[in-house]
Amino acid sequence: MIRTQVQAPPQAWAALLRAHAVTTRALSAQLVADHGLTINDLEALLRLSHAEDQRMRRVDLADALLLTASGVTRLLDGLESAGLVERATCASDRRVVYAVLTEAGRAKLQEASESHLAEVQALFEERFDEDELAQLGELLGRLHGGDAATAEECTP
Amino acid sequence: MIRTQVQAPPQAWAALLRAHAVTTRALSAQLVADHGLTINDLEALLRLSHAEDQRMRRVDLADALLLTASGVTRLLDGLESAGLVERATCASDRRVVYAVLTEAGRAKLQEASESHLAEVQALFEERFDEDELAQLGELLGRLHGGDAATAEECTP
DNA sequence: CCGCTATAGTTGAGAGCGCAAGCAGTTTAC
DNA sequence: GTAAACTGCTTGCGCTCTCAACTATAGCGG
Repeated sequence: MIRTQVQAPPQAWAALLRAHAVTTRALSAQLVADHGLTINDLEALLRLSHAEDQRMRRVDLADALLLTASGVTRLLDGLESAGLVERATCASDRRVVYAVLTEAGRAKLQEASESHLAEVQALFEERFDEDELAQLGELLGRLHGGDAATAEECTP
Repeated sequence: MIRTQVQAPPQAWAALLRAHAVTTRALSAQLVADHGLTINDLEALLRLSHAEDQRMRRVDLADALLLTASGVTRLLDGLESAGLVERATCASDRRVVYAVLTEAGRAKLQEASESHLAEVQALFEERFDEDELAQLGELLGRLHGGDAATAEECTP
């Protein structure tokens, strides 16, 4: 019998997969249970809150969240029906639909962020010191080519 | 109006999410297109190939792949109907069902590993030198508590 | 002005996976 | 020896997300 020996892929790749699975599972479950938001929901609210006028085009949001256009549509469907986000059209380009953070959305974000941030920090700062944290961020950051996403503005 | 300022979560966490999304997307799509296997399919075959007698209990496989029991059931459903894996029962404990790598499974693994490994390596070794790679692996490895999964044996 | 191509967004089908519930079979406690 | 608790596995349902197909603008070259 031929012993076909196949090596394991680089340890870093396996570690990345595992790290993502483990941390996401832990953090996401908590977030859903406590506030009824997924990680991406929260990320979306967060992005919107930082955006000018608290609104973004759906395409830009998709870019930011690493989702496809359809993914964003569905995600916003949820946030919209929960009243956390509203749609707004753009006068100068009738194709675009903005997602706008509502007052309720801001409140929800505020509330959910607190506990979520605490958990994220617990998870990370318990295991890494400041230098390591920075280094980890830097290394992981290299994995996607230097794509600087500049959000488009719809000048009215 | 109250400007509710919410900080972004630690950069490392965001970077981890993005890194996973980006790399997985790239590698997985290729893998599916070329060989009809998902990352987890491949990982499962790989684990089995390294296991004693090329077989594992489903529970242990779930553990190794960071899936739930039901996830493994479905995953193996696929591999089974593709003929890459077979089931075998355990004489001493009739609850357990083994997943056994078939000859076809070994061949498939061999074939798929080659291109997949090449891609993984391209992705990583293009961006990191050896030290960084090791460090990345070490850091990410810390994210799941020291759970040493020892695969159970079913002594016949 | 009329196609042509590119872009923003939506929708239907389907994959992958977790959760909760359920069923065998095994172990423990009395 | 039997009831209670536990374990391995499967199944129904729901969620998120992608892909492919489609609509509606926008902007260009002739």
